[in-house]
Amino acid sequence: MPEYVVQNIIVDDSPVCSECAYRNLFFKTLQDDQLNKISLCKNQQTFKKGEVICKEGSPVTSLIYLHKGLVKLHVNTHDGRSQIINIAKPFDFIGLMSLFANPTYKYSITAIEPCSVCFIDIDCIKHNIQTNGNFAIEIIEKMSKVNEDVLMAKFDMSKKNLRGRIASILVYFSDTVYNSNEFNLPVSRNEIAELIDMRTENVIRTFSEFRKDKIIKINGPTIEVINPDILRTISEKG
Amino acid sequence: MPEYVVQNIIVDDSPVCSECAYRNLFFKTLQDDQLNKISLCKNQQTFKKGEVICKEGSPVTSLIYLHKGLVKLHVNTHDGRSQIINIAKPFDFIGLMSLFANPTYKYSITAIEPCSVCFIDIDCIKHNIQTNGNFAIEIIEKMSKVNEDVLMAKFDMSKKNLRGRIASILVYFSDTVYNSNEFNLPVSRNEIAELIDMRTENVIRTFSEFRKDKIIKINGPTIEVINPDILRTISEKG
DNA sequence: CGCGGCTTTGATGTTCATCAAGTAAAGTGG
DNA sequence: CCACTTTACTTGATGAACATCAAAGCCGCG
Repeated sequence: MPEYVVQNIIVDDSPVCSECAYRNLFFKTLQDDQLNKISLCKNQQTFKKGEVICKEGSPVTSLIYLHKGLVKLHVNTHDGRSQIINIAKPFDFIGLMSLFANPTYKYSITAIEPCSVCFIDIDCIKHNIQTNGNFAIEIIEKMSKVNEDVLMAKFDMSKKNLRGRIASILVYFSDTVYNSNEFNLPVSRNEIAELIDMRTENVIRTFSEFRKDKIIKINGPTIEVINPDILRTISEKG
Repeated sequence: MPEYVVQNIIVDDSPVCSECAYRNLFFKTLQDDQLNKISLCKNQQTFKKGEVICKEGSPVTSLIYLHKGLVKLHVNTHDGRSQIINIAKPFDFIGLMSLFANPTYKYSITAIEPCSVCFIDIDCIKHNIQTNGNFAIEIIEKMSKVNEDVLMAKFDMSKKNLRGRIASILVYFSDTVYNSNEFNLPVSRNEIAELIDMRTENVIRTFSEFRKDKIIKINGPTIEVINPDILRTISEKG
């Protein structure tokens, strides 16, 4: 299985902030001494698949970012069901979306693969925003981007039919997350259903159709995309 | 017809920034002299119904906010159709959403009622963010809130059926926008369809059903909500 | 007056949800 | 390690909700 590749930077496990791959993407306006101060109020943890990283309704005390792994952002609906807002990979700034909007999280974050996560105290971040104008701009730009991406993804999804939605999820995993035509599906059929706003049975049916149409192969948890071009076409036209 | 009422502040037409109702909601961390500098790089304009305030794809040069009137944020789909992201009223910070995310607008903004709009040069705003930490925090919080509201609105809408969607739109106009059970519908049936992601015919059908069920009265462009309680129930349960 | 756009209603078709029932896989406790 | 339970997956049949197609009425405007 391939490693995560994000913008050609291989994600490492360095515990030192100043050497963290995030630095160049997010904290580049901070000097070493400022970064070291942030180091002091950060807290790095690992999570197993299925473990809850933060829970809907709990107080927002940290800027969370995903160092390594894969997570889902999800909300529970009134009728006991779950709805997945987004599946996020490293560098997706998972906690940024409602960091400053609310005192409590509007959604839960759960690991769907083993994760390494950094929590940085929110007051520490706020202090840096207030005292470092460039950092403020950087945060704002990142936040805007994250929000817009999520919104546009939802928008695009709502325009597609069942086949188009399934295809776009498969393209997402193969192109954006794993960068490979063969990968272990990290989510259940039911979770895919929650993500694309359809029912489990129809997710399965469409998988079977794609298999019969020789677009994908399914070997237990492994998906192999045989015909990426058709998949992309279905994803776009569907 | 009622005036716009937003958080009990009647929107006036004052051209002086320091007396603008927005000041207390948004620019309260700015001193008079800072605000006066902003005054110098602002530009207030009026738009008639149907006029385009900003166009998808054009460069983002200003923070746009709606002083008076009603606008729609919309995108054009590949197949020539239009999709409405949001209908915004004064104080909704219409241009904030993708202000810092992109060099060009991802959506168009069009007046659906006569509007008074303020454009503030983006470099001017950026300068204030960089030099005034509290202003930076204020902008960030506002942005988060706007984004979250739009996202949650879309989320809630996607869970409702046809009747629920129509009901929620009517509740939105009567409770949030016009604060009255009687109002002139500022959008066509087709525009409502674009907003709730259904077809024009079904919007009309549902309007007719609500009329037959004595929930609303329709007199030309005027809608009167006869039974607000049932409407709210349909909006929530649908 | 008549043209074009918006609205309305009815008939028909598609897509997807729901229900049902059965199989495979993965834990669980003796 | 094996019976037992549970959870995920799979397939088919049926129905409901909404889209699409068609046709006609209304209304403002040149």
